[in-house]
Amino acid sequence: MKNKIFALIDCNCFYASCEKVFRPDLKDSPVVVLSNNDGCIVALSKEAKNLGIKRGVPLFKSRGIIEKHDINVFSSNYTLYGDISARVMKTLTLFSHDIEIYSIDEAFLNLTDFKHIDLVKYAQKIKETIYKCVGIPISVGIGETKTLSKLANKIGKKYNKFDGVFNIVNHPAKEKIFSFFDVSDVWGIGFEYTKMLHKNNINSILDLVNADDVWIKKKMTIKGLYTVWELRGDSCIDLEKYIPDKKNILSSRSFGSPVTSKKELAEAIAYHITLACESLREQNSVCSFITIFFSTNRFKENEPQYMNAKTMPLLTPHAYTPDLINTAHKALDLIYKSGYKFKNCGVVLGGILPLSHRQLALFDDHGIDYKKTNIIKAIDDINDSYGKEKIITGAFKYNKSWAMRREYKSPNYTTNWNELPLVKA
DNA sequence: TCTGGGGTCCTAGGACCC
DNA sequence: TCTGGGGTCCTAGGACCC
Repeated sequence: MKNKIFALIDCNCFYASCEKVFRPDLKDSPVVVLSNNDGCIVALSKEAKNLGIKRGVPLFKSRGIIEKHDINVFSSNYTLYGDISARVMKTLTLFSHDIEIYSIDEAFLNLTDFKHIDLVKYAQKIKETIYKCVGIPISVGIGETKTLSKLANKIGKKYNKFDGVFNIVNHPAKEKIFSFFDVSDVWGIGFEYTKMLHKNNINSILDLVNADDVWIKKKMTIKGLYTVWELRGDSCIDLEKYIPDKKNILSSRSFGSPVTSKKELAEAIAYHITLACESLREQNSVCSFITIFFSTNRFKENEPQYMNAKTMPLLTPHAYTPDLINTAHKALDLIYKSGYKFKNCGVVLGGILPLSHRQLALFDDHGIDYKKTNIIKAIDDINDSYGKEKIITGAFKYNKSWAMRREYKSPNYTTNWNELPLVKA
């Protein structure tokens, strides 16, 4: 399809920007945000980037530079980021109802209907509005396809003179731009494909655009071919306007400190089942099998290593937390070995289908167990209204010995009455 | 001492069926 | 005992994304 226009809106350094919204004192200060368990640096403000800090590096390796420059460190606060993200997305719908929320900090807008107005001005208006209403800086890239809008966004962000907005639609210097950027800058070309393309002397985006279709399909599957077509201006990847149901739901986490007993591991697994089940019921689905897994710390080469996983089928697909915990604990009995220091564990709910589609087992005379359905619905309602984990199963405790570290967490400014920001006038 | 978590899609190959 | 083609379903592995 030709003649479409897409915009990709991307929140700049999203997590770090969220931490700054209610901390005006940090406006021009370096900020970094850590992964779960305060492990790695996953987001940095531009001031932190300028100091040479890198994304993905473990916190302990950056300690020196953090202390030297007095950098502000935050544990990740997904409650806050999720709420601010929702505000950004809602504000974006003022500018086009044709929107795909692509991730927590990105959205595609279909701007085809706006092709006769000054798109750069329109994008600047979007940017100003989001900053004014939500306090988050964004960049906007505009292109004939989603892939091109991603590239345009990267360009707008990279060069200060564009002020975060770049339009590549019918750009007179498109070929020059393509020859300037590397294939790795393209959405959909990751580390492995970059290596492969470079080896075959395809280095710039221009080389890729001029590559042979049959060869691309053979080497990079149909998806790679779509990427190339999109770079040529032919839109193959459409907006996904509704959020599809998840096909797998995973909950896993590293432990705050090593776990050495089966009891603790069983508690942690019960906790993950609880989380995963909540999100399963949220989409009105049931699962047909569950997988549990755990492992020791692979970075500790001198300690004994053991990792294992076990999948258990369910006779009748369901989403009832206590029964799933029982099944998970049976799986644990089958593969647990003592004498190890475990570092993480998790569960996957698979074979997910809508509640309405579930097949009952041949001899399952109850079909739907209304008592269980009502109990779990009541628990969900209470937890929704009064806050997470107000009612939990006895299979894990409130004071989780294995819980993750979050030493530097900011308040939930926007979602908890007790943590509202204070303004002194 | 300290190294994230949560997803999707595509393809090849094997098992099985008619 | 050996032979053929066509199809589906499932799974593992590999790639990608944020």
